[in-house]
Amino acid sequence: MTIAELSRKTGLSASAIRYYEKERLIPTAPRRSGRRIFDGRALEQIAVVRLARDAGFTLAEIRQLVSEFRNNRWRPLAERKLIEVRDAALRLRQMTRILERLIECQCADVEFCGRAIRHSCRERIRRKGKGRESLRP
Amino acid sequence: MTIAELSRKTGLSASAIRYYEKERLIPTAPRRSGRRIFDGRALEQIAVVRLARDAGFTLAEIRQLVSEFRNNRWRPLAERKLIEVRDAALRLRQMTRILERLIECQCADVEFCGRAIRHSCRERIRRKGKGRESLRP
DNA sequence: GTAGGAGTTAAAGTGCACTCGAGGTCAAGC
DNA sequence: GCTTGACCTCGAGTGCACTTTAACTCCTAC
Repeated sequence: MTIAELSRKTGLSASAIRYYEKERLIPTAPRRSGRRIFDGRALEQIAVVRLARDAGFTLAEIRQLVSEFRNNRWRPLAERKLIEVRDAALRLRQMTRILERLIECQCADVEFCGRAIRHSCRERIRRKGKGRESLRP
Repeated sequence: MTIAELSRKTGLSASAIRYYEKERLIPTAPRRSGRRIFDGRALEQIAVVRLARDAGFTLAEIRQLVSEFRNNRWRPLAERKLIEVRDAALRLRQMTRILERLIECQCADVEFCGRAIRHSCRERIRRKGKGRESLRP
C-alpha cells in the first residue's frame, strides 16, 4: 500500500500519517526506493490511534499508550482520562444552560446583562469555567 | 480602579485584560498619566466576556457578540453555538463509551485491538470524531 | 530524453488565547 | 535625589496537532 492508498482508506491526510510516524505513534514503515510501503497492520495501528484521539487523548498520551499496550500500564491512563472526559461533559452541560439563558436574555445593553449575570448566577458560574472547551466543528 | 484591582476582582490576569482591550472585547479604558483607570462598568463588561467564553464562544465571536448586542443580531450566533455545544456533548458521551470499552479491553496487542475496533464499532465511530475536544483540565 | 506525477525530507507556518520579557515611565516615600 | 513598585508598550514565545513549502528523487509513459 502506498501512503496515498492508506490515506484514502483511513481518511487521514498523508502529511498526518508522516507526522504520526515521526512522532512514533505508528511504527516506521519500511521503504522501497525511499517510499513508504504499508501493509494491513498499518490500518489497525491507525485505527487505535484514531480511537484514542477520539477518546480525547493527546498525541503524547497516545504515544505512551501504544508503547505500553502489552503490559497493561496504559489502563490507569484510560481511567484518568475517563474522569477528565466526564468532567468535560459536566462543563458542557453548564455551557448549554448558559447559552439557553443568553438566548432568553432581554437585557438592553451589555453592562446590564453583565450585572444580571453577576447577581443571578454568580454562584453557578464561578470556579466552573476553568478548563475550556474548544468547539472546532 | 487600577488594572491590578480589576484583575483581583475578576480573577482575570492583568495581561489578559490588556489583551482583551487590544482585541476590542472591552472598550479602551481612559488613561491617567498613561495608566488605565476602570470603573464599575468594566466589571460588568468582563462578566459578559467570561460568560460567553465559558459558553464556548471564541474571542472573535465574542467581539462580534458584544459589538452587536443592542440589535439582537447576536441571537442567531448563540443559537448556532448551542447546536455546536450539544454536538460536542454528544461526542463526549461517545468518548466516554470508547474509554469504557478501552478499559474493559482484553486485547493482547495493539493491532488486534485495532482489528476489534474496526470490526465491532466502525459504524458507531466513523464520521463522529471530526471535531476534537481539547480536555485541558 | 524528458515531462509528469507521486513520493521524500527538514523546516517553517498556522490558529487560538493568551503569557513573558525587555526596556521605559510615573508617583510616592525615604 | 534616589529607590521602589506598579504600570506601560511592543514584539516574541507557548503548546498542540497538524499543514505548507521548498528543494529534491524516483518511476512510468511518450
